[in-house]
Amino acid sequence: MASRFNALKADAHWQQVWDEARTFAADDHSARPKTYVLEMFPYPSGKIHMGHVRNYTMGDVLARYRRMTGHEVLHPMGWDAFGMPAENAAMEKKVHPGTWTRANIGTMKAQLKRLGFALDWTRELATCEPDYYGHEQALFLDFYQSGLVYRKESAVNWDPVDMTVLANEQVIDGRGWRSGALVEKRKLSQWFLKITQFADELLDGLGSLEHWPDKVRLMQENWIGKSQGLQFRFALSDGGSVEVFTTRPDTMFGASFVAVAADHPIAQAVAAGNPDAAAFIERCKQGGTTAAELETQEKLGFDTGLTATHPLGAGELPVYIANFVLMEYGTGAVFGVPAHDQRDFDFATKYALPIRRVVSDGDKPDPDFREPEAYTGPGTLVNSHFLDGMDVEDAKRAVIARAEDGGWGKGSTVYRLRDWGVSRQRYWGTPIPIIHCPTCGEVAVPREQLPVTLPDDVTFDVPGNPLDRHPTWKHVACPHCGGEALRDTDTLDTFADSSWYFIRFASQPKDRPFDRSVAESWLPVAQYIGGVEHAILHLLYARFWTRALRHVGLIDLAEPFTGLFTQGMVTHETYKAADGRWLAPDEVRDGVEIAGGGAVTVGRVEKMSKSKKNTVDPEPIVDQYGADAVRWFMLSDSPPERDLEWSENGIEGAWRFVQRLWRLFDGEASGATGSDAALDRKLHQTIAGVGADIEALSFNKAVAKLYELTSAIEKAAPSASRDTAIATLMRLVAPMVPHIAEEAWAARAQGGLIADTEWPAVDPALLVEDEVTIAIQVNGKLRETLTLAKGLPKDEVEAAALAVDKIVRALDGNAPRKVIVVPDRLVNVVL
RNA sequence: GCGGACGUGGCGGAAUCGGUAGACGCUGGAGACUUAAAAUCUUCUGCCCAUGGCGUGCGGGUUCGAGUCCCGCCGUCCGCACCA
Repeated sequence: MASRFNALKADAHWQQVWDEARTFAADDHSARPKTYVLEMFPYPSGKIHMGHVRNYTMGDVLARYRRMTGHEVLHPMGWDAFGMPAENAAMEKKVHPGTWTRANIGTMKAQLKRLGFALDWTRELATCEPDYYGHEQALFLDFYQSGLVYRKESAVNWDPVDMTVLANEQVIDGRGWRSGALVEKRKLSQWFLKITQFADELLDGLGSLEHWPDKVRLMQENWIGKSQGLQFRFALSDGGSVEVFTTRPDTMFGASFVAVAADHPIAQAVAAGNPDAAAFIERCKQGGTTAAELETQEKLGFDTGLTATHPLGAGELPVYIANFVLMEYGTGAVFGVPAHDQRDFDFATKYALPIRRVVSDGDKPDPDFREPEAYTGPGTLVNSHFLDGMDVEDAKRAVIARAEDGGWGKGSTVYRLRDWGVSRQRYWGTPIPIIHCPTCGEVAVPREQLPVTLPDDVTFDVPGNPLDRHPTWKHVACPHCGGEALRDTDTLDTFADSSWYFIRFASQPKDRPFDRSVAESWLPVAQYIGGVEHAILHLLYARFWTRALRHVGLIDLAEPFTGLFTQGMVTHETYKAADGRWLAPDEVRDGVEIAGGGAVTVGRVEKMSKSKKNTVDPEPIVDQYGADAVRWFMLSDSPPERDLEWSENGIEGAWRFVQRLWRLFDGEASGATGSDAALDRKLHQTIAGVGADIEALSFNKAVAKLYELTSAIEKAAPSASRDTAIATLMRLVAPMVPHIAEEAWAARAQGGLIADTEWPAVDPALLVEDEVTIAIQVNGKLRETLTLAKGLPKDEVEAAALAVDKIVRALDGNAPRKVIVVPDRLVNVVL
């Protein structure tokens, strides 16, 4: 008998067998029910990390399980291959972004293959290849031609050293994350996708996504940020007017000022004739936007000298330019009600403006406001003319009705969501297929000229956009007039690439982005698995893109992902030397630094990251323990939505279990006869339980049940039941540890691949126990347990309970006050 | 500040409907096998003043019975943030 499972040999063998048999290639024409399991595709940064391993293992277990339960499973893999790291590598290592990216893909693909994932590699795609991004350009033009794309001047974060636009996340304390240069606000002409056109749909659609985490739905809801209120006009003392938006029209009579944003046209107009105002506006722009700065920043205003006429005849209000009013939200102007808004309260306190209470919470009918802070709760209107006595909600409706009747305002809805700016002044992305002609204006690149490919001969030795400074690339003839014209030298935000890759996986014809009917046969994705860091942007953009495709008539699909699961991170202890250097796990042993023996401080358990050096590279681990042990560990212990702490003990334990399985699997079946009713029952309970747990993605629970079954089999005496249990266990563990399962299946000459077998059937008769353990309690406290036949009548159970020694003693000759009998569960004797 | 999640042994965690808290794994103890070690196997492992008592962050409540439901605190983590 071979004593050990040789993982290295078995892994390679079965991976090759699956590859050659195209076991996991999804068949578009299959008669089986189709299902689509997808993990978020990786960015090819260099090597795979433990987070990838955990993510893809979870998806793999589900995909393999669904195959075994009779589904035709689409489980593809590809590469989110455009993006900045490739350009940074180009600058630092003098290597072309494409060369760097494709090399990384090669490395990471080989690494993924070694983990034995049941992936359909025939559908592999990389977003940096023209046969992907060319179709994306076609979709962009479809959107453009149906009015979902527009061009607008917009303020961006401009890094003057790197000469590029930075995303908000790349601006740290007002400086560029790479260059450290002070970031400037610049106006640039940018392409926008009209995501706000779908704001309501995207919001309402969240309601249908029952298999998404509530947390993610809530985050998206807050991101979209729908607010309903009143938009109305104040007449100004200079003859103009100012439009404001409020969600609290009920507090109209509490208004004591009007404030506009620093970049509001009214503020600009005032500044033109008033240097003090201009200076104030300049000062507003300097303020930082980080949380801490906003927290401490004082509310500041500049009195324009203008006044606004209250539309309901409540006098004239001063008009300020204020630093806390945002141009980007609502109309860029507000009316201030200090008694019922904290910011307005702070502002009014500073500038000695009236604070008049118009909503009373009942306890304090006195309308003169003397609270130390604004009151924002519900209540009854006071000091408000025709609104007096109404509650807040009624008053809102009354004011909106009055405004609409009087023609000075209307009920209105405002969203926090902005249109999606997709222009990036970078090389390594999808070129925007538009040509700018001095005579014809913007012209779409004709379809037959797609793809617009990236030039290869680019340089990264100077900052700025290599496409823009390429000597010839941008110079083209205008498709309309044939005159000299220029290509748009911007590329699309890489979130565009990841907004439809799941459709291209389902169907990839050469001549168009996808075939509608094939795509619709696979989509929506039944289960999507990835990190919660994509809860908003990627998932919202993909939802939008899908709706936009439906809008232009390319697919009949509202939501791309029916089920979403956000898995936790892989974490590890951190270690620090006395001098503050971070140390890697393999530099530390027994609490001291191996090199030099210096003392080591064990820090918090944190997400694996290069900066804290607490990463564990999957590759040597797979070398040492084999793919199955790594997979098993990824599924064990921690619930999948929570963080998993990597530990040496954990992987060792997983490896021990794989070997334990092998001791059961290795060799011939015993050939013993006779049945073992208890083992049969345990087996069928495990089949049902593990199946349900996998469906629920509760892999840690499935693992626990498999441990229990394994122990039960080990302890059982030889019997036909035991032989059956062992053969069945092979199939039960197959989704999780597929290599040892194939090896064992082949050794027992079961025929075919275990990957192609069916999930074992459950015998429902064996799921019910014939005996139950009943808890005997006194006043709710456990005193004894009794094992009785299942389904025994109440009175018999009660009699048995009252005959128990401890109960007789507790009763001490008295009759119980009450006896509660829960059939097949417990008896509670109340004294 | 607003919104949300969570809090169970030495550790990760189970407990699906309000019904035996601590499944399963890790760590640790004892033992078997061995010249020895590794591996493996057996067994124990919430706490304490131990025929009993106490225990699911803290304080109350509902109930025959609460980790689970209700009220009030405390703590940790996450998201958003001058959003009118």
